[in-house]
Amino acid sequence: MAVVATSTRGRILAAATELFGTRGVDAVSLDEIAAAVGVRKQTVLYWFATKDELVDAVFADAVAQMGAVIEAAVRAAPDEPLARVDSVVRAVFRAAVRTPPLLGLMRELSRLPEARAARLRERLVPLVDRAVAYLGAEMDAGRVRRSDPRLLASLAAATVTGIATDPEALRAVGWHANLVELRHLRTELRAFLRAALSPHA
Amino acid sequence: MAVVATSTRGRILAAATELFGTRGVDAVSLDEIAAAVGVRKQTVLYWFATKDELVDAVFADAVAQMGAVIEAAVRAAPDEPLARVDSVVRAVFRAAVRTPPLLGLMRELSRLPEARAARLRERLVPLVDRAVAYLGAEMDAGRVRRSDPRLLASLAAATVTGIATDPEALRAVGWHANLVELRHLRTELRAFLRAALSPHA
DNA sequence: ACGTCTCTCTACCAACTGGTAGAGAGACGT
DNA sequence: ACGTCTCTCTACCAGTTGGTAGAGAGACGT
Repeated sequence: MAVVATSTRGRILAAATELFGTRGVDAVSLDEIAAAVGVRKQTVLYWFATKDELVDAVFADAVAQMGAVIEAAVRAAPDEPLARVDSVVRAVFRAAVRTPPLLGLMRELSRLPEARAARLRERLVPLVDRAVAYLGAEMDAGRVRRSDPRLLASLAAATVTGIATDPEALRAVGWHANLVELRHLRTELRAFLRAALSPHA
Repeated sequence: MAVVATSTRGRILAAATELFGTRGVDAVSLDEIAAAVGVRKQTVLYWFATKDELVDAVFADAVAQMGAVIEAAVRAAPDEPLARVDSVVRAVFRAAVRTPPLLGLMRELSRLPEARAARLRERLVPLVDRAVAYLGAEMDAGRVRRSDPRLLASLAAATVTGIATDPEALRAVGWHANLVELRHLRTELRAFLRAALSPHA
């Protein structure tokens, strides 16, 4: 369900993803999206009857993308918790570099009316449940630091999305986005999560 | 410079803090803020000549509050890195419980026009610099896991603001806000950071 | 040559946005 | 009793918002 950027519909979705993710849903107008695509607002409304419909499509697409990325990363990694975390972090990073506003969008979820957010969240629930169950089992096996697996999963996720979506935190320490710094950040993030999850504390 | 919620001005600031923090600056209108306070929009504009002026005041207040909270927490803690982190986490938690949108506001910083964000950031720069220098020194002393102190500070901060401002991450694992769960979350967060910072990985 | 379908356009609209102008009500010192 | 200052109000404005109505241009099967 990835965005096909050649069709008008696909280009609208891509532009909306970008703008919603970086500036917030409410702050972006249909006119602005249309201008970014190079069409009139009414063309946007031809493809998506209302703004809400566009918002839903953008989020559904983003959630599906994130879900697929994480699922693939888990499947590709060996059955060892720290390696899996590494694999997921790599994959999420790759996705975030390819589509920078993706993680920002994930965060915008919390500003959506609860009913719609819940519907979108459903898509991710199985992933989360599996991650929590996996962490719990690995704790029993002594391969992950003993703690509440639900909250451990949330904390790890918050660290990843937090660092990826909050440029202020990085700018405040003189960090600037470029390939070398990005690789450095990824290395540090993996070490951080490894340390936070390791059983020997 | 804490908000005095009895004066009209103070009540406007408090309402704007709440709304800006939870829904974003652009998405909240002056009418809405006025309605929340129980006055007309023109009363808001009497106290703050423009919306920008109100936004600046809200952010300046929030940044000052956060700065004061963190500074006090650091001074109160013994000179031992994990204890200091504990102390800061406690203090930030307490502030976030008292004024829930505070951390959300911190995140909104990144959506402000760069010039204004930079001006507000200045207030926090000395705090950040000191934290980074401190972490670096403690790494040399072997009391903190060796890594890039700038990024370690950012990752720890991202974890705290991430978990505090992204209710989705917590709701997805069945977490609900109440005093017991909150205390549990704080405990887990402190253990998480302890593990991530500890030298023995 | 014709109708049909897909797509984008121009021209509007009511509601809401941030902001201006200025009146009026009360408290207070003289 | 008077003016002055502080504060909130009603009335209004131009620009922008999401959305409607409907025309027209091109591709395509017949």
